[in-house]
Amino acid sequence: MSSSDKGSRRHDSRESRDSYHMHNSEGRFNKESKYDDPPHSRLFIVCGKSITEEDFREHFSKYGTIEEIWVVKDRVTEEPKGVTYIKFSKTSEAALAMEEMNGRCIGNHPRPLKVLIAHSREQGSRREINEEERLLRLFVVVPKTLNESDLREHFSQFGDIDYVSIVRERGTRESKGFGYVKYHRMSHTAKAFENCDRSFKPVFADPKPQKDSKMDVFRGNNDMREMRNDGFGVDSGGLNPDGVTRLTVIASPSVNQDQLWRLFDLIPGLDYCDLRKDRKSGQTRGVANVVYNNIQSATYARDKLHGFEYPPGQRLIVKLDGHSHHDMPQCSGAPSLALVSANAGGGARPPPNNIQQDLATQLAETIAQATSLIQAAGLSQQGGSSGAMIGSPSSGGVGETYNPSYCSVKLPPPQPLAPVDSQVVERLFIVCHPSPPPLYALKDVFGRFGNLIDIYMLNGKTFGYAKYASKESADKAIMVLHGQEVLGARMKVMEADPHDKNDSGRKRLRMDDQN
DNA sequence: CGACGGGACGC
DNA sequence: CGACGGGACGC
Repeated sequence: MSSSDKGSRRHDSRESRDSYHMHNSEGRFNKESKYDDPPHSRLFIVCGKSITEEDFREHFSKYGTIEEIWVVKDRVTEEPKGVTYIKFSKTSEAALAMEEMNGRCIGNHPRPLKVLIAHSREQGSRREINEEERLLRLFVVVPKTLNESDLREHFSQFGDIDYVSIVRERGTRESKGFGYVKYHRMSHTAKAFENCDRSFKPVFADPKPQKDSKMDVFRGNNDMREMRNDGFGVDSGGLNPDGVTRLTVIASPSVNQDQLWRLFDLIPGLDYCDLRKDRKSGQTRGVANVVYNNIQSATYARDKLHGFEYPPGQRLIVKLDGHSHHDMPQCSGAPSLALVSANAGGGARPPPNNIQQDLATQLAETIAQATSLIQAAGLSQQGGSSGAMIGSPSSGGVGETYNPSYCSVKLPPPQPLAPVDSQVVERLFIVCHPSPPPLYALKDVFGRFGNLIDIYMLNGKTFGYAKYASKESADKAIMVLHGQEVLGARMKVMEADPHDKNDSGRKRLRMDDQN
């Protein structure tokens, strides 16, 4: 019975995985979690080849509930490879077993065991920087009123703390509402992970140095869809033949020039972005020429944006001009692109690293905003009688078209959002009846007065807040939008009362310890 | 009528 | 050094 009760280990997932944030496209992760649920509960053991499953069971079952022991054997010869996986039901059990058994010998087998927490199947044997710290440190959400001593006080019951930290605003030292707790031993971290007050929402912290923020924007943000590379050509791994700075982009016709310009302008060095509608084989689509003033930016744009769904379901095709064809305005085969080999000169200036985080943030915002426009256009046309599909040529000027089924009042064209770290000059209180429209629509509508920093609705409530970096923009939004409708929801829009930052939002901790 | 989210690290 | 199989819901 090497694989005991698999069925029962599908225990219920953590309490606060809010389904709100987890609709579709999680398929890939389920596969992994099947082997690593709860996280880091599987051991990877390097050992003498003669050790049997029963040897392992005898020496490891004292640390907890073993769900499976798998002694890896060669597929053809069936000879043991000296590697075993042991799946525990809890992270802390695996951690304790590792701490106790690593380096020990069992039975009369001479070779000491090497006992590690297994990597994900995806990661395999790849080395990871900061490996130890990853399993010793928790990321926790904390009430803003909580200080480091409070945090330490709660978490010290689970073991010896290396440090606790709360991340604070640089200037004001105000808590940002999250922090880290680090222990010296993984079993302590795991105990805290399992037993701390659930309002901390603990997770094992990511290692701090992120090698590449590249795709971060596409993960964890629900407005995004995952960027894939299948379908169109091969991933050329960042190569850029002949110093090409010009790209050809094929986009859904629902994307307009302004949206496309904003998207590609997030990468520094954009010289030119020209979109035209193109009819090929009965289909309309947008074809754009995009030129950067340096090779690195062009390559970077191709790597980032090729295959990206913008809007969701509409994949961009981004090619470096001249990559596969040269100087041919038309090519045989389907996508006959304007492939004008060009080199707009310019210095070899790579996108600086420090902009990458901003890039990620802005990219997410810009895409969300553009997506809202496109989806709104789509919804409005569904509502109408024309039967036209999203992206019919008539929707080219989405920005300025008065569209009563989207919003009951004529709106200014879309504006970029203000930087996330802008100073909040005015906050609006928004109430929607009977229920709030999708956030992307609100974001678009309230964004059109410029200088919108952020807008959110409270979960399950009919009200929310919009933060502006400019009083003029905020006041205009009130004047134009109060009493109007967005996608059938009537809105009240008024200045928000100042947020009382004191105890009102304080969360209670149940300081009960459960082991 | 209605009133306050999520969260990823400054040295 | 040392990284991934076999079997397969349960009404």
